[in-house]
Amino acid sequence: MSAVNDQQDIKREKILEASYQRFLHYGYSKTTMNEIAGDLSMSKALLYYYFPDKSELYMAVMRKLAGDYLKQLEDKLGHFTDLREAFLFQVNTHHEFIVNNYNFFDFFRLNEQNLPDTIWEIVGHIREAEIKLLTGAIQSEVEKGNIKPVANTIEIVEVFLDALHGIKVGGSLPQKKLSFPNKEHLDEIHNKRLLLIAIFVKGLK
Amino acid sequence: MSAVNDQQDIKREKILEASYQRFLHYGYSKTTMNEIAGDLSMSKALLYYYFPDKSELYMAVMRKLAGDYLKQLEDKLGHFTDLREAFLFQVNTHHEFIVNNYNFFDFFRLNEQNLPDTIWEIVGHIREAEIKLLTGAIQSEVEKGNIKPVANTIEIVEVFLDALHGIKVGGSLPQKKLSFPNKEHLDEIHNKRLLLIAIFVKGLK
DNA sequence: AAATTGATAGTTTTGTTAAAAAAGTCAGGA
DNA sequence: TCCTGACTTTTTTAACAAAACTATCAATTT
Repeated sequence: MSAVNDQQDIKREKILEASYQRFLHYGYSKTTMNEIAGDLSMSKALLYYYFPDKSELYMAVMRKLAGDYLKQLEDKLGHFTDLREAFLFQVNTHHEFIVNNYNFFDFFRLNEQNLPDTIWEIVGHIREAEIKLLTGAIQSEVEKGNIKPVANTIEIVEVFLDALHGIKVGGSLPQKKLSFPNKEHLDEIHNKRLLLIAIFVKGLK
Repeated sequence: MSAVNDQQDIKREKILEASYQRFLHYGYSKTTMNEIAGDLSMSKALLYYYFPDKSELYMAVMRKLAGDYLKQLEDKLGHFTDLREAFLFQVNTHHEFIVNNYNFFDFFRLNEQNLPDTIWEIVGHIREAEIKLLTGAIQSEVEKGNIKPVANTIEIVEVFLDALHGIKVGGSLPQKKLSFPNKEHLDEIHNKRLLLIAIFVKGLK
């Protein structure tokens, strides 16, 4: 019985992997069930044997991706020597996650306004983990006596996360929405984030 | 000659006012030149006598709005007693500006990715004025010996403004990164910005 | 000449509908 | 239980006509 389920799980994984490649390369709407089935040399009907429909398949892939990301965060949880280190880790890991899977998220851009609840659920988990990581780091500093205790740690972390993500390139000229930052911009952003961290952490003490 | 131009200017103003009301109430795309002309009891063709086309008309209104906003900032320039006051004034004025003209900016939401250069030009002016106001406030505090400069003042202000713009809605649940904030969320965002100010200003001292 | 308009040309948006493509189902076979 | 080909239903696409809107201009008034 468990051998059977193992086989099923293996095939499920194969399907998830093939789907991920398609979604990543072509996006949700430009990927057909026939194509995924073709990549795996199986019939389309078999896909529907393993997954109820296309969007459920997509969300299963999404869940897997989110799981990997969460694992990265949780492995590091509580292993920081100071606040700056924690914040930098969070920002870099998040950025990497977004950039590496950029095309995968076209589903988000497409449905923009009303995404399925399952998506929000996953996003909620991610956000929770991020907040947990950073509040943990702050609390740790509080216990060490490096900063004074604050009441609304979560709110502070949320503001901090938002602020970090708001940092963009290009001094007085407004931000270009969809263009990826190139190397010189990455350094500029990095330096500005360091400055924000310095000021913000000082403001917490 | 100047009497003639006065008359023209008055009529231009009338057109700008009527256009502003339409744009504010219905947005750019749901406003027609016929409707504006109708409000003013003039022919549509006359609008084209005063303004080259619809988008130029819109941008003329925009320029006027930006001018009012800039004037508010400049009137207060150098009249602050402390840093927090200056930052609060900036954020509150900006918030009021956005809230009061929220529907007017649907043009931005519509064209999101590629806006005309003229728009960027106006936004650039606003950004410049904001930076001028806040750098002035910081310099003033530095001269009074109330704070010690941690870095280039302009850089600090840019980071602050970026951080402000990064503030988004959505506690632990939805994180609509890609969509424009909608009206109900503006107050929540405003509150989070106030928190950011509190911490940021403290971090500068 | 400057200001104004009705008529009209040119362009974009909005249905409408038929064909194509894709999602999703099912009876039945290994 | 796993799998498929054939089938049905839903969604997307394409083509095109009608409507709405922008923009122009010769003609008229002030």
